[in-house]
Amino acid sequence: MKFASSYEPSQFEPDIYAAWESAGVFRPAVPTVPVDADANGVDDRDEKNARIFSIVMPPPNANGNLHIGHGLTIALEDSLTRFYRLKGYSAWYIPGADHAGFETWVVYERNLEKDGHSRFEFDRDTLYARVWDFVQMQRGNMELQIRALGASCAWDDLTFTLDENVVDRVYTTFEKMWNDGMVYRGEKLVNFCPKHQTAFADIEVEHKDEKGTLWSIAYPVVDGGEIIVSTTRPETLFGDMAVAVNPEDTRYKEMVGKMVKLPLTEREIPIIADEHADMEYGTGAVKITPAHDFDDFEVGERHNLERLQVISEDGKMVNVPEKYLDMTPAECRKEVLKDLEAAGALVDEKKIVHSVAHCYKCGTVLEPTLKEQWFIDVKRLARTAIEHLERDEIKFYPENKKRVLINYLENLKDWNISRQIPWGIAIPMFRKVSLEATDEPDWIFDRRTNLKTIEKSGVKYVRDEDTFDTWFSSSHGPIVCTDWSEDNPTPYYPLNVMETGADILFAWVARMIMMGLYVTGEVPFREVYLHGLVLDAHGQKMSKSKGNVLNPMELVAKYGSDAFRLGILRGRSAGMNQAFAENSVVAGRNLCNKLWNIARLVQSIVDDSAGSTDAEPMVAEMPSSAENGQLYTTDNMGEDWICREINSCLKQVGKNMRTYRFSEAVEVLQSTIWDKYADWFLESQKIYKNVPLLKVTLETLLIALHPFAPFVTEAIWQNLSWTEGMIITQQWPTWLNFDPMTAEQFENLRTVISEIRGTLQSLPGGSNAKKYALLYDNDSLVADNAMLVRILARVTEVQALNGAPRGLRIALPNHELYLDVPEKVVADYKEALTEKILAVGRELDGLNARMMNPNYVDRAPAELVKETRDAILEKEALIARLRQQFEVI
RNA sequence: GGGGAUUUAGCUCAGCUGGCUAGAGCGUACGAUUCACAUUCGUAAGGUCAUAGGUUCGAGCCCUAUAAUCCCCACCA
Repeated sequence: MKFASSYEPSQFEPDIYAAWESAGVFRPAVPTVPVDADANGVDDRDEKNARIFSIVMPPPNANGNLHIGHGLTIALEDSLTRFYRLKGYSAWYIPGADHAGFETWVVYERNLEKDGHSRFEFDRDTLYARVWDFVQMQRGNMELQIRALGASCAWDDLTFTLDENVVDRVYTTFEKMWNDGMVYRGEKLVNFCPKHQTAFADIEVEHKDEKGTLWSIAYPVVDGGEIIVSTTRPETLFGDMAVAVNPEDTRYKEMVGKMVKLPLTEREIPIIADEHADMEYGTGAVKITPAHDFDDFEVGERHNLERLQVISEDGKMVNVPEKYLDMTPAECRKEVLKDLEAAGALVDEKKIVHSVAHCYKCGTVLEPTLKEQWFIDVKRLARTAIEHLERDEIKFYPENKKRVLINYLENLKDWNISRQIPWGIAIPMFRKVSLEATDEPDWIFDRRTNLKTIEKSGVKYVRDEDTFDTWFSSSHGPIVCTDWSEDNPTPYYPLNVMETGADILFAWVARMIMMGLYVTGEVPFREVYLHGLVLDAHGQKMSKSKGNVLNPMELVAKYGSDAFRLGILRGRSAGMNQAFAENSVVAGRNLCNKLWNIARLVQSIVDDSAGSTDAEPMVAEMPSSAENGQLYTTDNMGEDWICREINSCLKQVGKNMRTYRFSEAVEVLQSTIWDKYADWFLESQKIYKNVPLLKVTLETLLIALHPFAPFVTEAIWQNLSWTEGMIITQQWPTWLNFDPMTAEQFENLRTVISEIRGTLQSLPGGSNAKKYALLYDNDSLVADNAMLVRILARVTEVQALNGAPRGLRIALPNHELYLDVPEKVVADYKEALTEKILAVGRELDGLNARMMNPNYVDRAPAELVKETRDAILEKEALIARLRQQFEVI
């Protein structure tokens, strides 16, 4: 016996994955080389019209471990890939690894600090080299975890986001943008993390509500009086360039245009009218510090105010009176408040809650800082993207995310792509340093970022030290992963589908669409499937601090990869944040074990039949394959029925996969395999053995489940005596032939058996119930299947009723069936019988009420009305018979 | 302030084009042990589909309003 009595995933999974990988089955059937590799104008590929399925793995952080979200991503993407591969598509699942600029940098810098070092001890190139080594060391780990999850991705084509072709492509795009005038260098206020010494894009900022204080400070007006301003940041007052009031504000109308004296200094600044000042808030007058506040920056632009920086990048006070120089902003605040109070200028303070921008990695409060950075003018990109989205060129799952995305694109502001960290793709821009070359532009584009300084036409240039925002390069994902190029496009671009987390719709999906359109003129993918967050069992976000984090690798080790995949797909739908608990993985594990034992039983029947008859070797030689129409005949009604149910299952799985309803695909497979195949068909096959059909149906179910549970299905496939090759490369099953009338009869038989079981169970002394016989009168269905009924319903005998009805009548319409129980038991059953009669009566009333409504009869479809009418007749007959029995008792 | 969701069994969720008695997994109760599987088998209980109106022969589904919960963006001197 090759099959152990339970399935042990760990005995099979590593070997199976290794076998797949070495057989090269993850590579797409149609070569991914360019359409015309030898450039002779002829399509080189064999199967031009082959159906293509391409999908890119959102590249996990190369230095990290996979978390539960990666587990979900891979379960979703790999089941799609395997499904389309089985369907005969040339399926290309392209893996990736992300250099994860800032994320990785933070980890690396933390390690440096632990060892007592600082980034400032090294130059940028040294740092880059050190991080490179660090990442290479870590990377294998992440890739092993992806393998453990069963991802059937083409490892040879893995794209690391610092690979040469990626950098090349990013530079090409950047150059194009530079030439198109979409890139500009601007001094703007950026979100700056004083700890990490880098700026962020708006999207990377995390806003948190915090308690703070709102101080009211009196600014003396030069020709008498004072104006009270409110601020949460008194230390920035040295950078104030104006005091603003609302133009509609009658309280301050006369003061507009006058000058005030900035407290603690000798400087005078004007009172200006600007809508930014909210009449309802504080005193209605607000100090304007263009160099340290985003709104004030804009006010300053409208009124041509100077920008005076008073906090330096390294967090020291600058351009302030001697006394405050070099203080940290916090120290300075204390001092300023003390001095204002002494001067009698501190009028009021109150506690407020306001939202404060934090670094999403270290939690440090971000300092709005004036910096020269590279910006991308996104208006054109966003507008083009919106046009294509509105033309429905990309289908979204869930649908509503398209509207959300358009709404975001409509309000998108220019994108800061400069990062002041060494780990990343160097920005290919060089600044002129030869002062005498006045005619030359200040900045030039050049790809030679391996050099710090270059010379061009005798002019010296030095490289900008900054690196690109990671999203700038990762927005090229679909292009670089498929090796798309201008002169040799690939049929794998656009991707069939982009699957990723709903949380990076803006950061990544939006940018891929903009970039894809800008570079290729085509949307980068036809469909987008967005998954939500995986929450803990109570619907809470998983976090280290809460201690509710589930590690996918631990679950895989404990229950197997398939169990994890089945478990995490269950109960999940597009875009929703949904709970996940270990017990769903347990359910997945149980299904795997069930399938294993199903195979074990089928194999034992096959083995037995091979040993006992001469004709069997012929059966054993029959090829197992798609042309199964000729391989079997159906000899009893359960066989027609299971064919019908399996066909219906295949149909639903196909439909669910095309509409990304993974959970429902798994559900229908589970109920077909377990509730139908095992509980009814296999039970009936313990009596009637149809070996060719057993083989075909088992193969069909194995293939259909393979996308979701790749390991156990392959393990079984390898263990069965008659199957050949690998299941991963089989063809999706074709329809099974069956007789629909016979199949429906078996459905009736199931109803009969279930009702008998239910009646037996409700009898007093349930464990004794199996002592009774079943009597039938004029019931060919039961008569013809007497043996099956006896075994499945667990009655002692199934006999024709001779003479007058006796025993307990089974409450089924159109069947005259009795349990041969003693009078006493029938009497005990009286109460239950009353209940049954009442229940049927209620159903009948409902149906009658419907028929009494003339509008229903007139307007509802005729078919529906007929069904109702038939149901009434059935129920009436049933009630009559039950009443009759009641009378007898 | 702008945008997007959610509310169905004890829990987590399905329910697609409005149509028969609203489903699943887990949990619960009762029963079952040689003969593929106790990671099992059988049976059952459990629902005012958030609330109130409306449309319709018919509403969990469509429309209007209300309530609660959540997410994103912007703002918060």
